[in-house]
Amino acid sequence: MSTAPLRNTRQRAAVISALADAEVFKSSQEIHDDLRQRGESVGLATVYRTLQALADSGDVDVIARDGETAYRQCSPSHHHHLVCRRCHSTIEVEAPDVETWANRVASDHGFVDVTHTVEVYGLCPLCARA
Amino acid sequence: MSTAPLRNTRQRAAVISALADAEVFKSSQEIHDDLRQRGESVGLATVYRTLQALADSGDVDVIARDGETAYRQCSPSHHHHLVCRRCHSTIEVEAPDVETWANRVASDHGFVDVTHTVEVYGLCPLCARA
DNA sequence: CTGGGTGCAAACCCTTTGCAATTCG
DNA sequence: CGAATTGCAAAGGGTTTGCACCCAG
Repeated sequence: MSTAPLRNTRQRAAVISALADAEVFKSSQEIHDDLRQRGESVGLATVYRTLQALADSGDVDVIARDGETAYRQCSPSHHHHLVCRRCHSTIEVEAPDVETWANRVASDHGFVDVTHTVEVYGLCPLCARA
Repeated sequence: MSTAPLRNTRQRAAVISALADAEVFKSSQEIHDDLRQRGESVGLATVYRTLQALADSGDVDVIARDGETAYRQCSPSHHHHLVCRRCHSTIEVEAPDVETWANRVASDHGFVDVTHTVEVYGLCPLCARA
């Protein structure tokens, strides 16, 4: 369990930068496209590998969107998301009660090593008008 | 928006039956395997199509498990799941507080047409001992 | 009869992986 | 220099689809 050795490559920096600019969750392929459009082209496989690594180290948030995995740079504290199902705009929300509820429910049934996923979907004010 | 016309075929009945017997969430492929083992073989594509249809009509619960979609016949009322991440055993749980929280959070931000997903994962008592 | 359902295989999509060439440190 | 990283293209896993055949209504 040694600290993973990570190199500073142009590609890694590019992916992190693209992620920093993104306001919404983006899939590996979307990041790949974004990079290509700004001329900072990076191999698709590398984008996948980099985003996975970032997610593993907990530096970015992950969300399962239909059949694909999307990533986003978020605040470091534990939180959940309110996502517009149309434009994908995202708002971070906290849910202290939900945390306690999840833990209680789990321990009530003898479950250990508990995690949970909570996502709220809806139409944001802008999209709701359309 | 007319009621979808559904025929009663051997295959459809077989899938529904397999699902009824399942105690845990099962993927299309798992259902397909189950059916083959009991001699009630059904084409894989048909299993996919049938499960999708059942999910669309709200007759079964859906869960996203890593890269695949799993289905389960559940109680008709709204509820969430406590799932063992090892053996996939599942317990239905209610979360009235979570429902209200989700709705409040959403309306606070002007979101409408709100839905939410809540899943709690952990190791069940049996798997925790291993 | 006749249109929806089925089965097979090919097609798809997202993701992972093998491996040689490249580059950070 | 040596090991980690990259890129490409091929492979993989899950799911969808085209299309000819079949069967419930």
